[in-house]
Amino acid sequence: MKEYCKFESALDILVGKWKPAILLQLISNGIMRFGELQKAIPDINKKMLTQQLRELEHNNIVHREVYNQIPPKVEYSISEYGKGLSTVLKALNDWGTAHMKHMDALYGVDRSESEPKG
Amino acid sequence: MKEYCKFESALDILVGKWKPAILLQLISNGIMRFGELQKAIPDINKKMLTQQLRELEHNNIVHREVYNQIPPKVEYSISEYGKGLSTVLKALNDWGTAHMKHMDALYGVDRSESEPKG
DNA sequence: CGTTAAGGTAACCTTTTAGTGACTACGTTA
DNA sequence: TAACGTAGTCACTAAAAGGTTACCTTAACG
Repeated sequence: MKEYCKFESALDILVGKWKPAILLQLISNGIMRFGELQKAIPDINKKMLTQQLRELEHNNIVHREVYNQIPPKVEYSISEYGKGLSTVLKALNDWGTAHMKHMDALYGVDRSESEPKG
Repeated sequence: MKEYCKFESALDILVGKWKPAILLQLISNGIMRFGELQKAIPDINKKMLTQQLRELEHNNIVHREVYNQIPPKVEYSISEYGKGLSTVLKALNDWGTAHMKHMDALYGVDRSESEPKG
């Protein structure tokens, strides 16, 4: 039963308020510029976008391509290595979809209001 | 490519500093009392243990069985529904294990020191 | 000479999470 | 009568995560 002992390290690279949104954008759209990501994720600000992208880059999930020109141009995309996440994301997504239904059945449609936090 | 859009909701129920540890204990050991969990996870405190267990219970992942006796006895276990998480946890674990090796290869063994955060 | 463009960074502030220590209930044992 | 044991809660503090605003760079455009 000790076969799950490393799942925390996978979780680590996925947590962060905006990482799911960023990954979704890059998976859906392929190569995107900084500004495009910013427009696609309306409530994010530059600092957070930069920060989350840097973390994903550090984990080798996204690739950052800098064009040395003025004004600057920087492109982001899912790296080859990062594409290996798709299995995990799929598993999470499938379970998550089912779980939302399960929660609806238990508590009714308004899930977010009934969660105990803090 | 929109097949990943719900993975965030799965992530939500897994995040929390102590949830991986708690799930691991309950998966490995089956039924456990509050005090046993506390001993098994040395650095957790009662408040956090209670809180994280309550969240897992709310999401129907763990079952809480109260015995009406003095001193109190409360047992926790993974619910039948919660066992459905195993596929996800396995996927996360497998990827996480590989990712740790990948990071070692990129940055050397001392991963934790080289992560950019904040 | 002033403005715009893109992709940031630095200093600072707010909100959310996590952690601490004291306290409670109540039947049993010493 | 006092202390023990279990499973908590409460009020409070500390730390981490997230957010805001101002500012930087440098070429080109008017």
